[in-house]
Amino acid sequence: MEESAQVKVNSGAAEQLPGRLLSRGFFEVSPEEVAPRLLGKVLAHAVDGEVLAGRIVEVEAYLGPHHQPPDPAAHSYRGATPRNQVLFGPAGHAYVYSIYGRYFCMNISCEVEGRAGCVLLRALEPVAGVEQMARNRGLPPYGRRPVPSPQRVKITRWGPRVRGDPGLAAGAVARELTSGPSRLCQAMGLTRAAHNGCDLVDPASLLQVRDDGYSVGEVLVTPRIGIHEAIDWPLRFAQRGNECVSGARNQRE
DNA sequence: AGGCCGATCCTCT
DNA sequence: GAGGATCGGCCTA
Repeated sequence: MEESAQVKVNSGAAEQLPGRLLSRGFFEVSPEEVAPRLLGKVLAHAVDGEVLAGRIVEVEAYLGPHHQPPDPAAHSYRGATPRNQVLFGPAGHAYVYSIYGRYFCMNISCEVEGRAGCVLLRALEPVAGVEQMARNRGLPPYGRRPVPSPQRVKITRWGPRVRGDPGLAAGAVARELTSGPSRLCQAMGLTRAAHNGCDLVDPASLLQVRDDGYSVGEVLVTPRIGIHEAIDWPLRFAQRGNECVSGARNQRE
């Protein structure tokens, strides 16, 4: 076992989290099944006495090497390595890896222990801790970046807020906070060092996936983004029409 | 020991 | 729409 971040709740932070924790069994099946069911669930991170949370609106499934045919785009394709070993462990754990030297992406492990497979989180709709997310992303009014203005759509529709959450920071836009696999990690404050291996269905965990009863409407199914193998497999799932889904061009069927 | 490259993001044209 | 940043991990020799 290499590093396995087990950050535990030491305050009453977990009690503030919306909804209920998912069960391990939810994740102990094929990523193809888990991915669409994950839409609408809430990723919640208790950090520095505050809760950052976002509703999952876009995901991709990556299949384990036991699958026929095997998925050449998956990190688990060539078997377990120090980097990807979380994928071969028990379901419901965070697999956080670094990419391009500067970013992180977060997946959730699926299948029973011994079998790999995961769901990549590609976009969230901010639900709580939005001002801190803006700071984490270096966006106005906290950052210095001048505000250019490609199509900025203010989010007007919010999910349940955590008590005391001030809402979206003026100048920042929900899309820019969590619309993209690395953007959402940055906004949520997720890193490989701190969160790889974190158990997302442990009530004592600082990082959890929860169900607050929200149900997504129509689900958009498309090929996965940014890969070079198995480019036409329909394993990307998104909430149709949600402004926080990444890339306007990616909204097509 | 060295080379290659990525499940990305941002900026500029 | 294209290219650069930037580095850990994995593969080959």
